Amino acid sequence: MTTPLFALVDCNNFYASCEKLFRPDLAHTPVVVLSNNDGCVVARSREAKKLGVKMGVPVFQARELIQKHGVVAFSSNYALYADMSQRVMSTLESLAPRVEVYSIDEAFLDLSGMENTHDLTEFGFTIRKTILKWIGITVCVGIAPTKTLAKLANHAAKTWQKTGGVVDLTCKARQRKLLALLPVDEVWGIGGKLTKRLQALGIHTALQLADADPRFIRQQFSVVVERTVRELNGESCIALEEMAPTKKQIVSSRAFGERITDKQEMREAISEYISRACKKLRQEGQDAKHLTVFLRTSPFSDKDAPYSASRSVELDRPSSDTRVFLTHAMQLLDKIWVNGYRYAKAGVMLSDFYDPGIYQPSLFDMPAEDDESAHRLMQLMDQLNSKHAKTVWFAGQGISQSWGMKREALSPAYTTNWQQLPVAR
DNA sequence: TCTGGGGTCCTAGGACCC
DNA sequence: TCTGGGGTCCTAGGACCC
Repeated sequence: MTTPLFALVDCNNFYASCEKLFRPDLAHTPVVVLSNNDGCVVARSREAKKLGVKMGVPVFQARELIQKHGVVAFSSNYALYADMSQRVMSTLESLAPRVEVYSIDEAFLDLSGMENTHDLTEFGFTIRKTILKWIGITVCVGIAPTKTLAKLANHAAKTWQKTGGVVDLTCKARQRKLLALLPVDEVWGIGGKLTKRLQALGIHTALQLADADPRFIRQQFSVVVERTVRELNGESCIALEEMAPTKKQIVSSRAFGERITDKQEMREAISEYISRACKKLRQEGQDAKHLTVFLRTSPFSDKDAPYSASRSVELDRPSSDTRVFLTHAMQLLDKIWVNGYRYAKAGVMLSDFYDPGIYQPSLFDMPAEDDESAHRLMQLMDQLNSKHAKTVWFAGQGISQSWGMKREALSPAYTTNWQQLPVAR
C-alpha cells in the first residue's frame, strides 16, 4: 500500500488573470474583478494587492484607492472564467492520473507513488510550465502527504517568490519549519471564529495546533478540527474525491441591482430563480421534493427596517418540472411577502433529491399521469435555451427585469461567443 | 447611494418512541 | 410516595470553504 501524496494546484489571482489574458495592454496595470451587482472586490491582480486593495471590500469603500491609482475594474464574467477553468482542469488531467476539481481555480492531484519515480519539485515545475504555455494562466503547486499540508505548501509557494511557485513538503522537518511560520488562521478549515477560540487556548501558530492533543481538540471543538490536527501531522484523513458527489441542494439567489418594493417585481425575480434552479436540477438528473423561498432586506442598512423570512413546502412527490415549482413558489411568496419593506435579496432552494423514477409514492398519493409529457416539455425547453439563452421562458419571469444584476464593466465573452472572439491585429 | 453566491458538514436540542 | 433512560430522527443554526 502506497502512502498518500497530494498536489494542490491553484491558479494565481484567477479571475483577474483571466481578464488580463485578453487585455495584454493591461499586463502591468492593477486589475480587480467585482462580485455580482458590482458589489465587492472578489479578485485582485498582483499589482492591485500591492496597492492595498483588500479582498471582499465593498466597492464604494475601495473607490478612492481605485481611482487614485488607475485600477481597472471588471464586472464578473463567469462564462469566461468557467471556460478558462475547464481548459486548466483538462490540462491537469493530461498530466496526472487522478484529479479532483476542488473549485473553479484549484485542483488536488493524486501523486501517490510518484516520489519513487520522479523528482516532485521538478514535476511541479512541469505542471506550471505546461499550463502557462498552453493556457496563459500562472499556477502555484504545493505537494504534501495530506490535503491540509498540500494547501499550506501551496500557500508557501504563493507567498515566497524564491520558491519559484512550487513547494515540496514531503519532508517532515520542512513541514514543521513551515508550520512554525504560519499563523493558525492560514490553516484550511480554521476560520475567524475558530481562530479566536484557539488563540484563547494559547494556540497561535499552525505548529502549535499540530502539536495539540487531538482528543483535547475534539472535546473542545469537533471531529472536524481534530481531523485538521491529524492532517497537519501527516496523517491523511481527507481522501481525493475524483467524482463530484451528487448535489444535496441547489440554491439560486441574488441581491437585486435595485431594491424591490413591488410584489409583482418580486414575483418575477422568484420566477427567474425557480427557472434557473430547476434547470440545474435537470442537469444533475435529479428530482426534488422540498422547496424553500426566502427574501430579506439589507443586513447592512441601519435606517431601513429589517425583515427576513423563509417558507418551505414538501411536494407530494419529487419533480423537476419548472411549472410545478413555480406554482408552489408563488404560494410561498404570498405567505412571506409584507408590503412596505425595501427588499435587497431573495432566493429559492431545492433539496431532498431523488433519482427520477425511484420514488416510492405513499398509498394516498395521486398517480402521475403526465410525467412523460412534462419531462419532454422541460427537455425541449432546455434544448431551445441551450442554443440561445432565453429563447423561451415563463411569462412570470418578466421581460424587462428592472431588478436585475448591475454589471457595468463586463468584459466580452471572448471564448464562448462567436461574435465576441478577440481579434489579433 | 453603494456590502456576492453557492455549497458542505457538524452539533445541539427537541420530538417522539419504547 | 414515587415520575427513567436511551435511541433515532429531524431541524435550525453555526462554522467552514472558494
